[in-house]
Amino acid sequence: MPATPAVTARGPITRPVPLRQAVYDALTELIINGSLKPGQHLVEADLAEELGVSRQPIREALQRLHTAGWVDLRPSQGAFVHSPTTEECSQLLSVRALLETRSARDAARHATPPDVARLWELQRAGVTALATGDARAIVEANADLHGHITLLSRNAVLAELIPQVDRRVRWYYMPIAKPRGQDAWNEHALIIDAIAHGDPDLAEELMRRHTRNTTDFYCEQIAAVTGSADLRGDLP
Amino acid sequence: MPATPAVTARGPITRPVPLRQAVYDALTELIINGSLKPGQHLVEADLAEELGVSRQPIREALQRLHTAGWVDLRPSQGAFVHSPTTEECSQLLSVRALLETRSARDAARHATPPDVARLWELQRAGVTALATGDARAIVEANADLHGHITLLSRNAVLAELIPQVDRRVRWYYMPIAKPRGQDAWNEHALIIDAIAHGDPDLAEELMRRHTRNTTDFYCEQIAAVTGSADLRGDLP
DNA sequence: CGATCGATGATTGCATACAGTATTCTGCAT
DNA sequence: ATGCAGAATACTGTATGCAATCATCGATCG
Repeated sequence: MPATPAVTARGPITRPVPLRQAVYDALTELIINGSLKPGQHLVEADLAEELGVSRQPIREALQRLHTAGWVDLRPSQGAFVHSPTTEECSQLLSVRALLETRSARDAARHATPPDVARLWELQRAGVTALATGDARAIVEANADLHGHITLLSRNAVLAELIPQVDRRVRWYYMPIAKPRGQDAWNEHALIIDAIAHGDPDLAEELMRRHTRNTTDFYCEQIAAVTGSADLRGDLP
Repeated sequence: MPATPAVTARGPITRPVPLRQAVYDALTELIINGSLKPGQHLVEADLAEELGVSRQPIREALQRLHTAGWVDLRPSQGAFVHSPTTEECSQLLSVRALLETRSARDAARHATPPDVARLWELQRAGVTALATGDARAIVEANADLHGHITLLSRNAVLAELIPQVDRRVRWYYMPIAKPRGQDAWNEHALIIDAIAHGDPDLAEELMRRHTRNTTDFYCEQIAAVTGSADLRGDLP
C-alpha cells in the first residue's frame, strides 16, 4: 500500500462534531462565565430554542453535566445549576491538592528531556502573561502547566480526574480570587527543576507546598469576602 | 381527607424511580457480571427491546455509563463495552490507594463513637461472610466497609470519586482475584482501631499498607494468569 | 486472482409528539 | 386576612418517526 500520500490533516479527519458535545461545551461555558447562575432552573425547551436545537441533545448534555457536577438533576423537576457550598469547595481544594501532589511525583519518575523542555516553555509563557498582567492569560497558563504535569504522570486516570476537579475549583473561585502572581511561578520553577532531575520525593514535597499555598491564598480571599470561619478543612 | 393513614414509608415518599436510572443500574449489573463482554457493541434498539423500554432512556443511560468509564462512545458508531488495559488497571489501583489512604486519615479526624460502632458492625459482617466462604458476600462486605470509611471522611468529593474508581477495579479483577481472606480483615480491624482512637497518622499509614497489600495480591493474580511484567506501576 | 467501487442494510443522530407529574394560580370558605 | 381546595399551566419523562451516516457485501475492472 504505497498510497495515503501527503495527508496533511491532523487527527483522523474533521469529524462532524456531535451536537450533544457542542451543547455540552456551550452550557459549561455559560455556567463558567456566569450567564447561568447557581441555582437557576434550566428549562430544556428554553435551552433548546436558545441554541437552536431540539430537546434531545439538550437532555443528553444535561446528563453529562450532572455526572461532571455542574448541574443537579432533580427527578421530575429538571436541571438546576449547581450551587457549591463552602464545605464542598474546601473539599475540592483538598482533593485537588492530593491528586496534583501525586501527579508531580509520577511526573518526576517518567519525564523525558523533551517533556521537561515543554514544561519550561509553558513556564515562560506563564511568566510572560504575568508580566503583561492579563489575568485571563495567567489563569490559562497556570492550567496549562498543571495540566501538562498531569500528562507527564503517565496516568490516564489521574489525567482524567484532575481537570474535572480543577475546573470546578476555578469556576467557584473565579469571581473572588485574584491570581497569586510571582510566588506561584517561582514555585513552579522549583517543581519543574525537581521533575527535570527525576527526584520524585522532592517534586512531591514542592507540589504539596505549592497547592497548600494556593489553597491558603484562596481561603484568605474567601474569608475576606464572607468573613467566614476556617475553610482549610482537611488539608494535610 | 382521613386517608393516607399509617404512612410507614421512609424518605419524602416513594418517588417513582426514573427509568433512565433503572436502565443505568441494569446495564452496569450486566457489565459487571459479564453478560455484556468488553468490546461488545451495544445496539440501542436491542437493549431497548431487551429491557422493555424505548431508545430514549437507553441513550441517556449510555451517556452516564460513558462518563463513568463503563462504555466507550464512538460518534456515529454507538456504544461499546469498555475494554480495560493492564496499564489502566494499574493506574486505577494506584489512584484508589491514594484516595482511600486519604479518606482513612480524614475518617480518623471526624469519626464519632456511633460511627466507630457501625464500622465494627460491618467488620463483624465481613468476618462472618469470610467464615461462610461466600465469595460474593465477602467482596460486598469489603466494599461496604471501605465505603463507610469514605463516608466518615466527611468529604463528599472523596465519597463521590472513590466508588467510581473502586467499582471499576473490582469489575476487572473479579474473574481472577480470589478474596484475600483473613489477612485483609485483620488489617481492617487495625484501621478501625486507629480511627476509633482518632489517630490520623496511624490510620493513614495502616490504610496505605492495606491498599498496598491488596494491590500486590491482585498483581500476583494477574501475573499468574498473563505471565506479564511488573504491574505495580507507580505505587508509593 | 486481487482490488476498487458501488449498492444495500443496519444503526445512530436528531426532531417531534404524547402522557404523566409537579407547580402555580385562582376562588372560596373560614 | 388566611388557609385550603381545585383547576389550569408548564415542564419533564417517554415513545415514535425520519434523515444521515457507517459498515458490509457483492459486482466489476485491472
